Amino acid sequence: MRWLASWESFVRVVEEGSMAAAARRLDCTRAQVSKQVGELEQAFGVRLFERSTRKLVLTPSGEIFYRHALQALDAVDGAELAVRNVDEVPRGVLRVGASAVFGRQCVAPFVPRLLARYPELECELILSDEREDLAEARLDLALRMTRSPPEDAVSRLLLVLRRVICASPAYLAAHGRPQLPADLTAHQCFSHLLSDGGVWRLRDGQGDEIEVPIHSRLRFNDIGSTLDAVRAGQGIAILPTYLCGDALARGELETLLDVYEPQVDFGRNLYACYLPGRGRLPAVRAFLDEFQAWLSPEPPWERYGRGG
Amino acid sequence: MRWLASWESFVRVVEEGSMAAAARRLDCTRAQVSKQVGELEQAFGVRLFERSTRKLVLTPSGEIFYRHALQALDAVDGAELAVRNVDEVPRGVLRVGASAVFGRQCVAPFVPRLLARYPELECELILSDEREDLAEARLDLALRMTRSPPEDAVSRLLLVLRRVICASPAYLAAHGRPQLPADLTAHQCFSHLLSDGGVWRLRDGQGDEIEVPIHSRLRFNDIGSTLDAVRAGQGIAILPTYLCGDALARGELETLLDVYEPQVDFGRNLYACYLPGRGRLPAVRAFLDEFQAWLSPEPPWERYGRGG
DNA sequence: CGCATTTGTCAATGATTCGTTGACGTAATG
DNA sequence: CATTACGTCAACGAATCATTGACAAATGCG
Repeated sequence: MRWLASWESFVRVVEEGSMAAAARRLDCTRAQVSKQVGELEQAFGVRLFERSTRKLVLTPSGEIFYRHALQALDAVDGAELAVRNVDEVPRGVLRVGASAVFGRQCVAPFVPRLLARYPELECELILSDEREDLAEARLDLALRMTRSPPEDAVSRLLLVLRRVICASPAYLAAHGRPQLPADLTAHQCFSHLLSDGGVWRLRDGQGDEIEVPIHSRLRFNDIGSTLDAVRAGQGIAILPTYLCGDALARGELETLLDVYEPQVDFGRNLYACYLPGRGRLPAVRAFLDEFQAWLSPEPPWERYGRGG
Repeated sequence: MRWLASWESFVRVVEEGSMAAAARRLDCTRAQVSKQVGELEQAFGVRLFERSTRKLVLTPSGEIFYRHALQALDAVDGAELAVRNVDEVPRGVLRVGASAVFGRQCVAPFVPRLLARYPELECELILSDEREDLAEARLDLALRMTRSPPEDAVSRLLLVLRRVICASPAYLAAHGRPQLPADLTAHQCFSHLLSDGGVWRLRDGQGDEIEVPIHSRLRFNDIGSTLDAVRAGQGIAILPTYLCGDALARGELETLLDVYEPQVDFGRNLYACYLPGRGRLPAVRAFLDEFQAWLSPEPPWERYGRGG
């Protein structure tokens, strides 16, 4: 039995809804597909499809296998692509989208390294806080912080971002250091207009979430400005470490309430998103590989600024 | 051509260093392996091995394909395991080996969570600093910090461990805070009998490695004792964060020379090792999945103790 | 309800693929 | 220099695979 071909047949049956339709799509016979699926079931010792009705329904085992099979076939395809494209030098213009602050802070410093590595590559970095459509914006790749990456795109989790509560030493000296989340209510805490709606949600080490209503007389929709205000000693804020890591390292800022992990609506995940065909482009693959290498084992902004 | 079988042959050739050795290991003929690799090369249109010398050397394409092939084969194996074991509840006794300190500090606190999740599972945690043979010690799974996991076992990288240079605030107040690696020579630095031989190797942010001869009048082969001595203000040591993270969080210890990353002989990698058949056991898979989830996105001992 | 079409399965069979054998040339080793 | 090991190739038998045709059951349509 051609093992992987059987997996592909099985996956196709699930997608097409019947063996006959899958056979048509695969340009082979119903008998072949039926036999391949039957042999998979025999090999695994489980039923993949219910047989009590003509309407094909996956069994629980079938569902599990379907998901794993997709992943495995994707890995196989990726391997084939990688080896076939190894001699293709990334060239041309790569259009990368990112949010304004993250783009300026993290992607922009990275891109020169990429371009140094691939002399025939050019890059257009499109910074925007709007979730523009990848096709409409003609983006080859978008870096998104979100809980729900675009459904028409391939999304690859690159990194889990960290956020910390921080203030300047001067502010803390003048106003005292909050010891508990509730203490924050007595402090000037900057609100993110776009995300927290005046309530900070902090998760403690046990996974419990504490909500702290905060008030601030100064509110920003640009976290770069929030950073500036915090550094100026005007208050406390939740900031991503990619933004404030340097200031922390230099001692310009200090973190507080470290046991608590700030939660934000759009979550902690940084995704690389690209339209299905774009994954083949050497430039996209080079960007992803180099960017991930750059982020490993931890991002540059986390590599410094460590301490007790 | 049996596609995946060819991939497996190719991977085996890389691992064994020759087609003849791979054929022996695969219990087939040199001609089969040679043909399979040749057909891969034909299919991909690239050379995977250099042919100019009998000594097998991977081409750049071969290296890329090797890494992707491993991943793909692992995904395929994972799919097969997942579908075969879908109905199997982890039960029985799982014997896990780990080093003494890491086991007590990290694995022991984790195991109750695993057992709570799987009521029919029992666990024997075998702590030892000796690299006992998995078969002889009847271990289902061993957690190893090493550069060279056992060759007869499947080894899965779980985590990159961090080590920091630290001392108590009292020690630093009394003796001053080293600003450069060379300053360490004037300090009481605890040596690891088993690893550093009296020389600390520190890597700076540019990847350069600095060697610092240190001396200590007190030497340990047990890093738990080293921790105790450091906390008692007796000196400076390199300690893994899984051991000293709590003390750092409580302010009992402080890190220093944070820009430098300590290097140790056995490296930074934590592997889960198991004999080839054991990977199928539901208990082993449950342990690995739960342990990795527990470690994600970062281990508990790194989740605290953050700051500038 | 009856009929036509579609679907899924099975056995038989021819087509295709695969692994081995034996030979050969080359490299490495003692 | 002799021997052993290795990698490759062609030929061939063994093994596997896909199709065909038949059959029963389900579905859709008039």
